[in-house]
Amino acid sequence: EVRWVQENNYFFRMSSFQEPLLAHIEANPKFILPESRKNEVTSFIRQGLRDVCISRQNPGCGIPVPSDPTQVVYVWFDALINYVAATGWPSNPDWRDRWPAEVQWMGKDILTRFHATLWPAMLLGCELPLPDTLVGHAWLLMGGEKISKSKGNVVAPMELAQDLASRAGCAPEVAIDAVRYYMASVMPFEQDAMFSYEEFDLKYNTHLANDLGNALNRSLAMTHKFVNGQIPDGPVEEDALRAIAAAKQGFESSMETFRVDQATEHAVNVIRFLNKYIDTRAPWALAKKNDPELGAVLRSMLMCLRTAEGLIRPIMPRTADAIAAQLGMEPVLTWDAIGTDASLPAETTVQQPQPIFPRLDLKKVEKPKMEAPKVEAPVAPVVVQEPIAIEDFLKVQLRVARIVEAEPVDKSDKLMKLQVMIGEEKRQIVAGIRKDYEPVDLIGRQIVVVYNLKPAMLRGVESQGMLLAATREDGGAILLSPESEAPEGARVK
RNA sequence: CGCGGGGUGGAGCAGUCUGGUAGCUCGUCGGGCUCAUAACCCGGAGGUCAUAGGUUCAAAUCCUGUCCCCGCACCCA
Repeated sequence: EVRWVQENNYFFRMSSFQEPLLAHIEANPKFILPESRKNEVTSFIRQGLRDVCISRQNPGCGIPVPSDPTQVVYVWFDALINYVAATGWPSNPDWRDRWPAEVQWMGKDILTRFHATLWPAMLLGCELPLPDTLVGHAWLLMGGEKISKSKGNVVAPMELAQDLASRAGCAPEVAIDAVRYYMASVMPFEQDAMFSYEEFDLKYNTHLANDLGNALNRSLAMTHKFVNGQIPDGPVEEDALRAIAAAKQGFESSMETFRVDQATEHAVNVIRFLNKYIDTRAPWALAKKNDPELGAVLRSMLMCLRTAEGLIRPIMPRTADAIAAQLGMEPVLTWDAIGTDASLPAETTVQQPQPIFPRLDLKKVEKPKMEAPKVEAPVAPVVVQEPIAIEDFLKVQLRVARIVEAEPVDKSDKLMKLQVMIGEEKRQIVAGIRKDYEPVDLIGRQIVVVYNLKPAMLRGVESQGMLLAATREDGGAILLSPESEAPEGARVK
């Protein structure tokens, strides 16, 4: 039910910040990233910023406006203030140590209207400094669709991790790292990216088990086999030093431009290099002929692992710890120490290798995955409610109706407006079946509708009931119809 | 003309701003190695870069037209 209401509210004079905002964006190329988002924000502001209503008549919840308890603060206005209020501003002088933020990181959907316009305008209004950078990253889609709680196509990270832990047999905290690794490696920046269970498993197996885990394993095994588990002294080979420097440098510059995905790639590149290097230098062959280069090769290998440990730490902290532990040393915790000779003390005895990431047997799990079982998990508790009594069911009046008219609803790609006859009575029903049915498929057809449903406005069109349809796997609709022609308006039970 | 994003080997993507050998991960085929988690390394096959035209010595990249796909209720932040 839609009612027109009128109330007096407080407004924020956003219009007066239009030019200052544009000037700031112009003068600070890194203020809004990525580039495409910046363009979007700029054109949004150029269309003209309207003053924003920042309070509501007190509905009994919300934060009261300090000078006027009959009003509460508009939720977004309130939320944005938290960014700076959390620093202690304005009463605690320490706030200056914590503000402005170097970067504020959010999804692209809340950048334009809020973080890149209202928020900086509020700060300007208070004469507070603006954050250096606002990043509006792209989305991680699920099967090509935006992930949303209402659609239920949500992937719960902890469940994903627990599931992985049980299937792969890795430690729970390592499985959490695997989820973090996946997220970091696909972190969508400019373009939306897609999540899939297949890709998740694949990345786990190839990047983590085959590349990283196995590289650690074989390196430690060789150290034990050929030099009694003691890290050799001496220089790291030129190739390895180059690869290490390149990874470190690439990681750093990617992070500075907020490309977490690329930074992750650079971190993993040390391991890719390591696997090639091992193959090229063939330490087992050097060992066989007592080649004096063996020590340098092994040391180079271990240095690559030590470097990887340092680089992946922000992404996979527990895995980094596990690598350090197997190397028999304390974690590398500073950026400058990564890749240095000092970080890899010679004669340290490395541990016996223990697989961190046991391989998944992908063939076994292929089948259930195709059905995307986890999509339904979060939905299930909602659907499977307590059994209801027959009286409850009888409250719902289902009746047979005949569609007499059908037309798409303007400006909606999902909704179809139907005129139906329920016995003698004509009703209008709006249904989300436009993707699955054409008007010609519908007219004349008998369907089942909920007769006593409260009317609702959908896209500005009144719907006086609801039709019944089965839901396909892809979310599409399959209409329910009487198996044979039923009397007009017949009750359904 | 509502706004925005996209169409690159079988899959998913990078490259497009700053024209000049079309790159990566996976799959596939063949080979290598034996230190390792049936893993690792090398090589091959496979691409009209949606499409039509234009600019240019040169276009995936710049310009114009066309076709196709996706997102834009609420909740949450």
